[in-house]
Amino acid sequence: MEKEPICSSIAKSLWINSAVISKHLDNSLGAIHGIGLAEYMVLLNLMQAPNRSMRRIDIAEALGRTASGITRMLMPMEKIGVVAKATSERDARVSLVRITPAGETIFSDASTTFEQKAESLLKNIDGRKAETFLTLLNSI
Amino acid sequence: MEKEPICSSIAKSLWINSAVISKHLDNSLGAIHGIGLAEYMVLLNLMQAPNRSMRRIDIAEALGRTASGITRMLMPMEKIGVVAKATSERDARVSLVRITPAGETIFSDASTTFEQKAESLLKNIDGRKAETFLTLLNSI
DNA sequence: TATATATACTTGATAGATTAAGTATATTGC
DNA sequence: GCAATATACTTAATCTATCAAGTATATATA
Repeated sequence: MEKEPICSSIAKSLWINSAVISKHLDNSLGAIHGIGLAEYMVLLNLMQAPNRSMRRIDIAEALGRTASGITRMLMPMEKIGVVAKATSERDARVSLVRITPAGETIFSDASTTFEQKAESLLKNIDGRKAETFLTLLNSI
Repeated sequence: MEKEPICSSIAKSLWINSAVISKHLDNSLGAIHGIGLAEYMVLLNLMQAPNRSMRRIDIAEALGRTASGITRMLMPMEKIGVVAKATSERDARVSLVRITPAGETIFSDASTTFEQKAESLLKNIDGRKAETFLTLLNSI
């Protein structure tokens, strides 16, 4: 094995670290709050969106998924009442997704779990390094 | 939305960036070399292992997958001849996985694609930052 | 205005990964 | 040495995400 380019090393490390961390977060959120990591990310995006609602296609874009995947992911979320459908007045094609009050409660509780777990998983990164790390991540 | 803890921000950014980058790498490797990103990672681990062979359980550990997932992933890889089975002399339970000469060729070709694509995806991270970034990633 | 193209979403078929359960072999503790 | 437990792997059932194709609506072009 010759030494490899730094970008390759970064991509590989990013891949495995993200896989491990995501699995832990997904398991914790699932066990305690009954939603997966991807579902949590949907709620997070909705909470930050104007009117707490988004088009399905924009959720897909934000999560790096397909529109089809979002349709399927949202079905059970509607069923348990954390999100609800709404129509767009401007465009009859779009089916808006809105977070419900019940969804906001679950999101708030899940955020506590998420934060605790994230901190424990990233305990090797101290405060000063963390800032640098986040800046680098966001510059990708 | 109140401001959130830095570890949460890092976990989220890690999740979405890794998802997007992995999808690009997976698509490129698949289109050009007929193997996915996970398969490439298996070959990479085998290339770095003593005797270019590993136990299935150790591949699972290295990739953050289950033993079952590895069994299923390796089946088509054996079929196309990039890896082969071998037995352990010490432990009759284990089924060793060895990379074949054909697999080494594919790995070598795929590495070129991987490097080019990784560099293009991470072009916003310059050389100096890249070192810092990799160090931080590896310290997780 | 009519037609072609693009966009937003859904649905059926398919592939990949997991969990749970089962088999075979090793190791541990009386 | 033997029973109990642990480890390595496989297989069946299930779940989730994707692609491809289809529907409905909007926008662009001629």
